[in-house]
Amino acid sequence: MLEQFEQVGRAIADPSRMRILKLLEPGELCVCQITAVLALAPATVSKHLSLLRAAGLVGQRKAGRWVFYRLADRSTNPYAPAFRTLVHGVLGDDETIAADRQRLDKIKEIPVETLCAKSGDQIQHGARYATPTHEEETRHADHDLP
Amino acid sequence: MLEQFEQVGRAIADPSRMRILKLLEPGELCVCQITAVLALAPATVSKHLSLLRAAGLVGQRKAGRWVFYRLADRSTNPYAPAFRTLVHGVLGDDETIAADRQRLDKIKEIPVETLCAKSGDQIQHGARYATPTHEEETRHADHDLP
DNA sequence: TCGTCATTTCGTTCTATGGCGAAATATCGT
DNA sequence: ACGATATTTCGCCATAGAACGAAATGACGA
Repeated sequence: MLEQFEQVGRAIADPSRMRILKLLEPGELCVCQITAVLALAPATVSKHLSLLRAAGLVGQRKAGRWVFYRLADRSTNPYAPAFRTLVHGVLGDDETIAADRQRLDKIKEIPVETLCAKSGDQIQHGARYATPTHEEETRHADHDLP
Repeated sequence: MLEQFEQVGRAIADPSRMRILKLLEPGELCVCQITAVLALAPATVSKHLSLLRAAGLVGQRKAGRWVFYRLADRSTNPYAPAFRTLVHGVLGDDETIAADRQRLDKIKEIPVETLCAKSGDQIQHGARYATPTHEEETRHADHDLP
């Protein structure tokens, strides 16, 4: 149990991961969108996301080529809910978080297909990203690493 | 602000420090008592304690040769209270924590003067540790490292 | 004043972690 | 089937952190 607590604790004790969690509050995001906001390498973001997922803080939905992450509703880790509540109630007025949100608003105007390859230079208006074709909840039963 | 949050987050994201925090719930403890329960080197425990103090999670009271630590009531770090609440509500039934508490009960029977040098071999009964002579709240104004 | 002893600080070692680029994986469009 | 592309995995580097022993600090008692 201490280990599980520690796992969630370490998950939130990193600025990049906190930025991701706060970024996801309004709703799910594609990996490339998160990558664009944080301005980190895709590999780095992916690693953070899988860590957050292992800690039970976020969930995953695969839609074709893209993977959407969202704040977890339920999780295997018994301590995740308490941390999610704590995180939700905090840092609403942090400047980094605020700046991320503004950048996200800009990025949401770009359709997902356009976003990734161009690494977020251009901004188009009024566009909506495509509704994914086959939604499927990605389960991943237990996963404390070997 | 994100940094302050991270500071408290990292502080609790370590098993030794969580054990210390849970150990302090019934009341203040001398460093040597904590050391005896955790079975770690004094230097290690001291470092953990100063980290917890810097994060605003515990407070200090010097009584002669000894230093007593307790859960902080107020703190400079705005995120400490939320984390304290979270920590308090959790791990009450963890086996490590429970074992620590049992060991603590044994150790509390040893007067503080007897405890440290003997590294906790012997157990005496009915003893209370001495009431410290001059109580003084140890302030330590600001302390994000230089 | 001097030794003793609790605590802290310093320096070192080892492991864990964040970051990246490159290669692997999976999926879509043609 | 093939190429393009989003994501993940792998291998690597640099830094942070947990642990210890030894030395420094501070306080008590003789």
